Amino acid sequence: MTDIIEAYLKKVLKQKEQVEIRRSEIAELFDCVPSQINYVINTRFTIQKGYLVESKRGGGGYIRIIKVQVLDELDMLNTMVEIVGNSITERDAKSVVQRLYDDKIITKREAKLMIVAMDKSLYTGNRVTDNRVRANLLRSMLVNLCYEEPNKRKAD
Amino acid sequence: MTDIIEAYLKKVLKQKEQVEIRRSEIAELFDCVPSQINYVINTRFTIQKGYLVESKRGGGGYIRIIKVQVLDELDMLNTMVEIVGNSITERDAKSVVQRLYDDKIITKREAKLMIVAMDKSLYTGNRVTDNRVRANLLRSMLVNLCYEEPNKRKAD
DNA sequence: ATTCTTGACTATCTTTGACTAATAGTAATT
DNA sequence: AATTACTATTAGTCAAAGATAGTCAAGAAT
Repeated sequence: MTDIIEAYLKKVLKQKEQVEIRRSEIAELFDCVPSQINYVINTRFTIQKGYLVESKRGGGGYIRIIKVQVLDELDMLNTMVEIVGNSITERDAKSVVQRLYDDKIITKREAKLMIVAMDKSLYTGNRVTDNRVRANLLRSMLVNLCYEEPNKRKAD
Repeated sequence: MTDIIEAYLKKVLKQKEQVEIRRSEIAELFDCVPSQINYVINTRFTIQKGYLVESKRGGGGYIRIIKVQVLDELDMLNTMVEIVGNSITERDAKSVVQRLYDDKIITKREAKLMIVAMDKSLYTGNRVTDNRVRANLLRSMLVNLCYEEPNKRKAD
């Protein structure tokens, strides 16, 4: 169900760069409880994945999902560094890398190298420590990409 | 039983590049406990044998087995994985990466990504812990370089 | 000795619904 | 006209229950 709603919203977002819904309408359309919509938004339309969400309650309330626009490669990388901050979960870190790949800032091989490095099982086992170390790693790699020549490889 | 399940999955993989199952369904189909499926996967569909496994838990969960192409550099990379072992210093780690680059197994960008990730300053500050985490990271990255996924043909 | 089978326990993701919070509309009061 | 109080209409939060898959170690089979 989550996947279906996600796909629906993404489909709309492919054509318009933002989508505005009424929570109860979408819930009815897919025959689920309204809070399911919040779940989809909280797990699939995060800032790490490049989305902003605004909403208003009460009469005429709405939920608006906006696809974040970035200027260029450098802007994207800087934005990502901010999002990473000094602590990040495995899931969010992987979302960030995936987004770089989707936007063709890194190659598939680079993305895979970075993604495996985000895996929880590689670290100390202390959640707080691990999230900090992961953020350090990811930030360093992102900053490093800022100084590199862009890829001039064939598309993959 | 293990052999039967292995044969079943391989038969499917002969026609498709990947197979996606629901663990409980297959367990029921062959009348075994669900964890048997994990055993089959862990012993028969390893990365060394050319298979990549992805999974998701919870509602709508799945296990996906993907056939991958093992690259020529496999031996070289396996040797390096052994050299890394379960603990490695920053200096030795960087040498390993440098060697990969000299041997043209990785690009310059990839090398730099890996090198920055080996830096002592990113870790916990505890030498023993750091060397272990660094080894974990480097090993995972090396293993990751051993194979290549087939081109996906999936509309999204 | 090694490989396989089993199941108890754990981890993660999704679904649901009761309760809470915010906003707009409306009617009564000043 | 402005304010207040109440009601209706949304959306948000959170925790429990449900649905999967993963791990691990003991025991069985080879």
